[in-house]
This record gives sequence, C-alpha cells and structure tokens, in this order.
Amino acid sequence: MSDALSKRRLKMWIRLLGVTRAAEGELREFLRVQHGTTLPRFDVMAALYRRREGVTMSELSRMLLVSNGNATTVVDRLEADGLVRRTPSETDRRTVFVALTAEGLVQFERLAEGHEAEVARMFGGLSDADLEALTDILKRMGAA
Amino acid sequence: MSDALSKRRLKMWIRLLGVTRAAEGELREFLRVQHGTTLPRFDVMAALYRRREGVTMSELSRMLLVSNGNATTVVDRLEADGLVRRTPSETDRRTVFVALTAEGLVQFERLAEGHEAEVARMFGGLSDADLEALTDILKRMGAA
DNA sequence: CCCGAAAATTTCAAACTTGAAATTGTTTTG
DNA sequence: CAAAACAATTTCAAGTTTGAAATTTTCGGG
Repeated sequence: MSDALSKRRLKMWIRLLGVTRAAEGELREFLRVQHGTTLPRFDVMAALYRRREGVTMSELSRMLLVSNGNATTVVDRLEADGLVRRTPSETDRRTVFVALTAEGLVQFERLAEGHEAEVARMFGGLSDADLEALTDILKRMGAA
Repeated sequence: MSDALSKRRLKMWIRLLGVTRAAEGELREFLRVQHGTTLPRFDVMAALYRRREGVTMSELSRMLLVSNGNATTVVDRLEADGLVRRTPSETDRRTVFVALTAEGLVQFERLAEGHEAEVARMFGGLSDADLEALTDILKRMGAA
C-alpha cells in the first residue's frame, strides 16, 4: 500500500541518496586531484588505520559494507603499491591479516587531514544543533 | 586544522555513509531477488518515469549524478532489453532523447511499488518528527 | 578417526563507474 | 564566411563492485 507516510519516507530516501552521492563525488574529486588516489583505496586505508593491529579480509569487507571479492581486489592493488601488507595467521591457515605498512600509514595521515578538512567544508553549513539531531537520527536508522 | 567540531562532522559523515550504503545494499538485494534487476537500472528507469516526456542523455546523467559514459552504458542495456527508447532530436542533431517504452513503463510501475514498500520498511523506525527534521537538514545540506 | 558442514579467502564473469579522448554538430566571433 | 570555441554523446581503458563458484582449511558429530 502506498500511503502518504510511505511517500514521505521515499522522498526522504531520495534526498538522502542525493546528498550522499554529491558528497562522495566531491570527496572523490578531492582525492583524485589533490592526492592522485581514489575513494575505495581511501576507505580501505581508513579502516586499516582505525584498526592499526590489522584485520582479516572478512572483517574488512564487513567494515566497509562491500563484498569479499571487492576487498580482495582493492587490497591487491594497495599491496602492489606497498601501502598495505598481508600476513597469514599463525593459528588458522584460512585467514589473512591486512595492515598498513609504514609507508601506508604516512600516506594515510596526509590524506586524512585533507579529507577531514574537505568534509568540514562540505558540511560547514550545519549548526551544532543540526549535527546533534542528525547524528541522533542516523544512529537510530542504523540500529534498524 | 582539526578541531572538535570538524571531528564531529567527520563522524556524522561516516555514519551517514554507513546508513546509506546499508540501505542501498538492501535495495539492491530486493531488486535482484524479487525482480531480477539492479539498482542502476532502477535509477535510470525512475528518472525516466519522473520525466515521462523524455530527457537528454546529459540531463539524465545530471539527474543521477553519474558520468555521461555511465549513463550511456546503462541506457544501452535497457535499450537492448526493450525497456527504453532513444529518439534523436529534430532540432539539434547532437542530442538524443531517452524515454521509457510501454513495456518499460509497465515494468517500472511494478518495481516502484515494491521499492517504495521496501524503503518504508527500512525506515519504518522513524517518527513523523524525525522525518521532518531529517528532511529539513538534508535540504540545507543539499543547498550547499 | 572420518566426513560433511561451515568458514575464510580468492577467482571469475558480468555489470557498473569514472574521467579522458574522440566524434559529431552547433554557435560565436573575427 | 571561416575558424575557433563550445556542446552532446559515445568510446575507451582502467578501476570498482557484485554475487556465485572454487579452493583451502577448520570444526563438530558420529
């Protein structure tokens, strides 16, 4: 059934998607022009930065909400560039740990600074109260 | 500079991205399992449904926030499946109008019903007030 | 111990996406 | 008018992404 409330939810979703895609586009452009890299590479490096001790491939794809196959190919490329390292687990020969190399860490910290500034710039129009309200609502959306 | 406010903006953005990706994933799964189609195809058809009279390729890619080349390939496939039709402009031989075929329209209306229900289900936890607050904030984010 | 279920990762084909270059056509301007 | 600037679309190579299948390994119950 398509009542008024479900229509409002749909419009909100379309707006949400639009805002998110526009912001992703700006970040993509920023990473490309200023740093010669891409959003998926940044995302992987950010996940590995947050978990400095290393994560398994499965954890990584769960964190980023992408498929295992996707995580594999992006990590492959980062590894080929020396920014990331795979280490087989000692206790379970199925699992592999991925972590930033020293070079990857240095590069990520450079990227992250610009990235944060870019995000702050894009969302600079939001007041403190907006930010709080939005975060609260998003938390509840995520919990569902 | 990385002050507390910019950190909060960053966290909000990460949360926003997470919610959006999770929702996209659910919609993708819904479209695949229930209707054997994909999100980009749905997006194109939705844009053409909103502009029944047809749009140019450029308008289409602007509406969806994707590159021209991307719009071309998705439209190519939809056209090959008989869901979409290209019509050269009479007045400007560079431009092409794209529109849903009769079959495309019928199929889209079936898709859209399920899609709306899915969105309503995903965001069912949001109160009326949430919805209003969120929409308001998103409007201002988009205006930036 | 053995076997089937489950788990972690990779591989693979197909689709999607980007950004740049190429193509074709229109418009502006010297 | 001719040439340059501009515009709309497609083409192309490279990278991303998915979902399914294949591979390897672990684990649990008979």
